Parts: sequence; structure tokens; C-alpha cells
Amino acid sequence: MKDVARYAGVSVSTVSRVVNDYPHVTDKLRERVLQAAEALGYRTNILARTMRSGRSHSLGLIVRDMLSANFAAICAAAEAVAETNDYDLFVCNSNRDPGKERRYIKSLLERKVDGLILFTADDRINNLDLLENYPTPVVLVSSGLTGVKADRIDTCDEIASMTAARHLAGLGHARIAYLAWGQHIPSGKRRLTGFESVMRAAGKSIDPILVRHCGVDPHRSEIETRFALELDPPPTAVLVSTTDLLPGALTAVRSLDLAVPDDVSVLAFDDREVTRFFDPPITVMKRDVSALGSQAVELLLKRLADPSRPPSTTEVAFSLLARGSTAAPRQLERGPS
Amino acid sequence: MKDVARYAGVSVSTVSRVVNDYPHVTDKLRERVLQAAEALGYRTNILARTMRSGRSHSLGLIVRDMLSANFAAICAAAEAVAETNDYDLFVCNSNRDPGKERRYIKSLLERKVDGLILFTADDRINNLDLLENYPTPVVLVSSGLTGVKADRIDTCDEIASMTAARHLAGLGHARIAYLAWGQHIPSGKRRLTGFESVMRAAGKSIDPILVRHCGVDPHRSEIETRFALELDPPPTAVLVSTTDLLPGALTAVRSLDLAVPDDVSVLAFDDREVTRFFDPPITVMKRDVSALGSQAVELLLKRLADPSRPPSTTEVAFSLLARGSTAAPRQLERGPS
DNA sequence: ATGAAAGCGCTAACAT
DNA sequence: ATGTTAGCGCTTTCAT
Repeated sequence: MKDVARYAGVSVSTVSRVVNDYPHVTDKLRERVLQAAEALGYRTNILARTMRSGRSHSLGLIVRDMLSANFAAICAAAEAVAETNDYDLFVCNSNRDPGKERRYIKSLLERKVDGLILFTADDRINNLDLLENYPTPVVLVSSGLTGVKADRIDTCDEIASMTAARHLAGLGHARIAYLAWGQHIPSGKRRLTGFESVMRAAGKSIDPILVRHCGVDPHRSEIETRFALELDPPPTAVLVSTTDLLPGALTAVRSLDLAVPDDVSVLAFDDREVTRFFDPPITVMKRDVSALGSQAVELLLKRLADPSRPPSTTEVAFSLLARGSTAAPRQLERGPS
Repeated sequence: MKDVARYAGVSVSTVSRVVNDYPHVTDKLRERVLQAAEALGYRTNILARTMRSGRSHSLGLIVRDMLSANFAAICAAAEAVAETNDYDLFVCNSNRDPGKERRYIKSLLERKVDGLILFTADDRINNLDLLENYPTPVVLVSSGLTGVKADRIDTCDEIASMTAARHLAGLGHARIAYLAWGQHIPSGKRRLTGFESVMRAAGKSIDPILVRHCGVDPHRSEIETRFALELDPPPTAVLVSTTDLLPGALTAVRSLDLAVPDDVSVLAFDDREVTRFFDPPITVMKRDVSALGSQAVELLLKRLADPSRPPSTTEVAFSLLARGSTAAPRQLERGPS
């Protein structure tokens, strides 16, 4: 930059003004500086600029699990919105490890991203204290963590779960196996709560053995599903509370040679390839997954434009998409004759 | 840092030495500095350090398409290796747009990542000129671009495609529809070449109308598959040259009410959920997708450890996994009786 | 073993 | 409208 200034016969501040498109520079000088920059192959050093100005024109996104089926759509949507607004987006993976999450939060904040989107790793470990040291706005997506003033995006997990349970109960299912996902993220907890409340309200006793906890390991789902289906009496339906558990569940169903929905109904959260291509197609609780990414970036941009706006909470809803995998249990089908 | 120095009654250089674990500091002083840092809540400014030292202890990964089915596994694997070695990994999405790719390459290099992994966007636009201005090592994965000294990871696309074609030809298929993917990335080109060479060698004429180009739009694959299957005479097999094309192809097969493999055999590249859960399971060309991510990071770390080692090229192979979706075409099955 | 001092490349007062 | 100057927070010679 110093070189450019010398070459153009101006001061560094003029160069800076030209490079940053600031006013108060005559066209003649501007032109001269531009040519000098071109001639010397000048490229501005983002690091120095960021360090000085505190702004980097970039956003950070920390996801819980890059292998999770919804993650790609979320990232792609977020990136598209960021790109449209000329922001770089850097994606990091906490892999559900609060320690790693902490590292990445620190790293991104230190690198002065202008905004941060956070799918927090674990409700029990609150890393949001880090945010206090920085002015950087944050959007919390589907996070159970509190104690920080931030925009939020949540999904209506409890309601969705209730809808799902009612659909099955409405078909006549009384013994429903529930595949539970990690209970240390809000969606895991809330979905289970919703299921239980519906079952209780319907007067069906919940056999606790039918609630199968898979932790956060998709592989557990095959084992847990198999366990449930081999009970006596077996459940007549399986409610798969998280999309990542579905493949394991279907594998178990197949390996036991059970017919869907004749032997067992299957209902899963989130629509995706495997739910459409399974035979029969799977009844799902569907939502706009990519909205989690795109709306998060939009919220960030809004806040950057107007830092004083009150914190907002957006909710993304599910809807039931009934398909061939759910039907009345066999006993009822035959009627009470 | 200045504050810490004052608080501890030492100079800033001593603080720097302690913070960076440099030798030549007495334990007494070290202790005093550490306590001062603790007391003042000191955190080193990564930006300033990176700017001064040129090193950031982070790696960059630019992928072609975050929505592509293989991308999640690649990123997750890369992240895992990076994490193990205490490097931060920042993932960016070029979305197959060379302009965006250029932006992200610049951005990451400017931010002084210690290494860069690049799935280049398009063989026709070479953004590698940017690398010349930086000492940053790069790993090129599955890239047709040349002109830069870099470690590379490639997949044996042509051989895999030949294996696939031979499998189908060996079953007796003569009219094979080929779903082609973007011809501006090497895997797209090489797979088509492999297919054509086998067909020619087998003395089968390739009806050019059976080679259906889907560009880089997964949605095109349903239309193109349907078009091929409605020809007279129809093909007896479909070779899906890229995993992202499979859902569309299967949708077309179903909508035409064709039985797999009785009416049409299906063979696809890359094993994944939908290939396992489709009925019948799909015959695939299988490879270790996550190795593309993990090996890339490993190569980068090796080069950082020893910058003088000669550039290497690693090849990831495919293997045929024959399943129920491929069989002899019907005419042959009935025999020549 | 420790400290002083010179920048890294840029922005932002402030002065003119 | 343009230039001068003082840092941003750190690392890194170079002295001592």
C-alpha cells in the first residue's frame, strides 16, 4: 500500500480511501491510484484491515454434526444467502463436543467474523459466556441455552411430536415404540415430552420399555428398534424422532422380516430421500430444513443493519405428510366382528 | 499484552515468549506472567499473531457443492483429522461457481490458513494462479487443473466406469443408457470415456442418444432417464455415473412402472442410504468417500512438516458391489430355446 | 535470560 | 480534498 502510494504520488490515506470507495477523492487521483494498484498487483491485506477496522465481511456457522442428514441443506442455504449479500461464510463442525465448540467459537470471534450462527452442541455446557467479550451478534438455532441476548430460531418440536403421536393413536395404535435422540439438545427433549403428553392424554399407558434411547449414535437405532420389535407383545408402530435414526430403524424392520405397515407402522421426523424411496414411502413430519440456514443468515444481516432491534425468535413449524408407512394396526383392521 | 507485561513487571517480549512456550525464560518469570495473564483475563489476539507470524494453525477446505451427497462425509472426515492435529478447519462452498471459488481461495489465503484443500469448481477456469502469490500448500482433490505443484488425490474414475460397463455388458446388456454428469470436472469426463471405451471394445455400437447429459442439475436426471427409457427399443440397463443423479433416475423408473431388474437393470456410482434401502438394493461402484477428506488433511500436514517432499498423487479406487438391481436382460433370461 | 524497538499493512482521527 | 500520524496486538531481530 505504501508502494502504491509512492507510485501514484499520493499518501497512503488516499490509497485507503480509494480502495475502500470512500468519498472526498477526486476522480483524477482515484484513477491514478487504481492504475498504480493495478501496475503493482496490489491486493489489500484482509487481516490487517480486519485487525484495524474490526470488520471482516464474513460470517461463521458452527454446526453440531456434519454427518447429520439435515446439515448439508442448512449449510447450503446459509451460504447462498451469505453469498448474495457478499459475505464469506465459514462453516465449522463442533461434532457435538462442547470443548470443540468452545474452540471454534473463540476462533471465529477472534478472527472477527461479523456474525455467528450457532447450533449449540449440548444443553449442559454453556459456552455462550465467550460472547460477552465480543460485540459480535449471534443467532442461536435450536438451542436450549440461555443467558445471552440473541436472535433465535427454534422448531416446534413438541407440537410436531404431538401431531405425530396423535396420528398414530388416531389410527388405533396403543403400543408405540419411540426412538429417542440425544436428550441434551432441546429437540430431543421436547419431542419426547410431546409424545408422552399425547399418550397420557389418550389414556394409553406408556410402557417405559418402549421408549428407546439411542443417545446420539445413529447406529444404536438398529439395535434399539430390534429390541422393541422383539418384545412381547410387540409395538404396532415405531415413531422415529430424528431423521438420523431412520436408516437403522428400517434395517431392523427388514431384518425381522416385518411388513410395513401391516406388521408395523413407521413414522419419522423430516422428509428426505430414504423416506421417499422406501417401499412403502414413509409418513413424515416435514419442515423447511433449509430455512434454518437461510433465516439464520437473514437474521444476522438484519441485526448488522440495525443493532438496536429487539432480539427476535422465529419458529419453524412441522406438518404431517401421511404416506403408506402408517396404517391401522392389524387387529383393528380385521374389525371387532 | 502490554497490560500483562506491566502487571507482571516484565517486557512484552517476555510475555510473548511465555505465551508461545519459547525457551530462555526462567520459571519464576514464566509463573509470574502466567498469573498476570490469568488475572487480567488475557487472550491472545489470533489476528495480530497471524499477521505477524504468517501462521494461523488453521486449514481451509473449499468444496464444490454442499448439497452433493458425498460432501458431508468428506467434510466430517477432514474435520476429524484436523481436530486430532489441533488445527481448525474452515469449510467453504464454491457451489461450482469459479468466481465464488476465486473469492474463497483469496479469502482463505489472505486469512493465512496454513493449508488449503481444493475440490476445483470447473476445469475450464483455472484459479490456481492465485496460489503463486502465497507460500500456502494446497491439496487438489479430483481436479482436472494443472500448472501448479501440489499434492493430489484422484479417484480412478475411468477404470471404475469400465468395471461398471463390463459388469452390465457381461450380463448381456447391449443397449445401456448412460446418465452423464457435468463434463467440466474430471470425474464426469473420465467416467464417460471409460464407458464408451468398453462399449466400443465389446463391439456394441453406442447409440449416442442413450448417453444422457444432465449437466450438474440432479433434477435433470429424472427427465433424461425417462426420455431414455421411453425410446424404442428401450435400454435394458441404466448406468448412473454420479450418485446425485440416482434419485431422479429411480423416480423415473418408478413412474414408468418398470420393474428392477426385470425391466431395467440399474447400476450407480457410490454406495449410500438410498442404494441400500431401495428394493431391490442397487448395485454400486463403491469407494471410501471419507478418505478423500481425511487423506487430504493428512497430505497437508505431511507437507507442512516437510515442505521439501516431492509432490505426491494418491489414487482412491472403486470396487463393484453387485446387488439385486442388476441382472441379465429379460430376452436373454428366457434363453434361445 | 531479558528488554528495547521496529515493524506486519492497514484505518481513522486529526490537521491542513 | 489530501496528507500526517498514531496506533491495532503481536512477533522478532538485535542489544544487553
